[in-house]
Amino acid sequence: MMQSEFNKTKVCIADKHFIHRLGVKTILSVIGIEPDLYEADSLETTLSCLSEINDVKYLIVAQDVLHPKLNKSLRKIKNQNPNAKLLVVCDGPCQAVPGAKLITENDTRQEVLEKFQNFFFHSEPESTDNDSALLSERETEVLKTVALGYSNKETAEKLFISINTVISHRKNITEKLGIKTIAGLTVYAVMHDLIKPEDVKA
Amino acid sequence: MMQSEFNKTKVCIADKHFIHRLGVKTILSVIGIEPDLYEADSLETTLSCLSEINDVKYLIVAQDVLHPKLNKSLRKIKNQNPNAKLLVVCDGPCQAVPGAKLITENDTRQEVLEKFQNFFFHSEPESTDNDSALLSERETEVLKTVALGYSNKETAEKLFISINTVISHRKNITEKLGIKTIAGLTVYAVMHDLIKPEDVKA
DNA sequence: CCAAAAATCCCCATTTATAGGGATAAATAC
DNA sequence: GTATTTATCCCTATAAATGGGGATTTTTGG
Repeated sequence: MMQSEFNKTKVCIADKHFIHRLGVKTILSVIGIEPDLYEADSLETTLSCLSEINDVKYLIVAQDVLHPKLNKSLRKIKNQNPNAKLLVVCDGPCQAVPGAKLITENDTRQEVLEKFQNFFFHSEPESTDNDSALLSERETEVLKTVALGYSNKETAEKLFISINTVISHRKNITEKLGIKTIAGLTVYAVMHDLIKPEDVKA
Repeated sequence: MMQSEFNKTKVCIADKHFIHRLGVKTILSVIGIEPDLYEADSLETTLSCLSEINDVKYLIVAQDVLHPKLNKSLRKIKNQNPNAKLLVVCDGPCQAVPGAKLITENDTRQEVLEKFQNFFFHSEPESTDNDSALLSERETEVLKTVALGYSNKETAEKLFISINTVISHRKNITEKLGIKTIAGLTVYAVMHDLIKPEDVKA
């Protein structure tokens, strides 16, 4: 059968949850693919899997394996395996991932199967996006501190500058990023791996 | 075989994600159970499933289907089906659920299979544990709106209440959660799947 | 039915944040 | 070597958040 080409192909499934990996594996057998299968249950095992095993062509990864270092991790993975195809299975809050196909929790059985088939049997090049680091070093420091939940005053004390300076930096940050809410800055900082969510002040 | 007793038993799988339901179904067949199977992909369909179909004995539910009304929903389910057994499959940050077995993303294949077997073949009463100070429905709404980057005033307008009420709710939220910064509330809301990070106001 | 919890609203005072408008010294870029 | 960005600081005024004290009505549980 046509799918036999996949019988030597290396596929890695990265999901912390055994049940979820099992679901993916079942789908693979449903659409008639029996590849060399590798499983990873963390970002670390995923990366070591990719580095130890050559030519992993298909990577099916749960977003929570990547989160919160999503973008950085994807860059790593893309660097290590430039020709790997990426399928991201989102659970709950998800964001589009450059150069990857997305399956969300809202996809029906039909949609999921179609996306899996497309993933394996079609190969359109994905778009690469613009990753801009437009903040200055000091602005980044201020952003980080504010996103961690510190007030302007506290940020000033932490960075040994006047509160006026903090406010100035924040004006620039707001203008450059187009983000004016603290909630938005926090999400931005977490998503860009500037802060760890568990470090955010209560 | 011994499992044949389950061939008439009614089991409901509630998970938004088709892949996850598929994983659960595969496990059932692995441990040799072929029950009357019902699937639900939301809290609503779960509840209607339970009310329309009598004697659903086993309910396997993803935590995200319940959240954020977790405890309330569980109470509802327990009320409607007092003798139903509950297996909660957590994904990501999870909290203990009174009267239910828990499967977490850290469980290995072995542990998952054992827990499923225990779930179906043994019936110890579950321990009820400390009900961590959870937020009321309205408080959750306020938390979500604030975490999305809306000011108290905007939140009041969105929820059709006075700003004083918003402030009152926020006081309760701060007290219950021990989180006083907007950054912290945002992280909490994202981590508990109350909001999607991409929805946070810039 | 009664007690507790939840949801709604109000006042006051203080602290922070935001939105304008600026300025100056030092480093970077072209 | 001049132009630009960066980092620092200041002022004013308004808007918003916080912390403290309340109150009332409705819902919910036992």
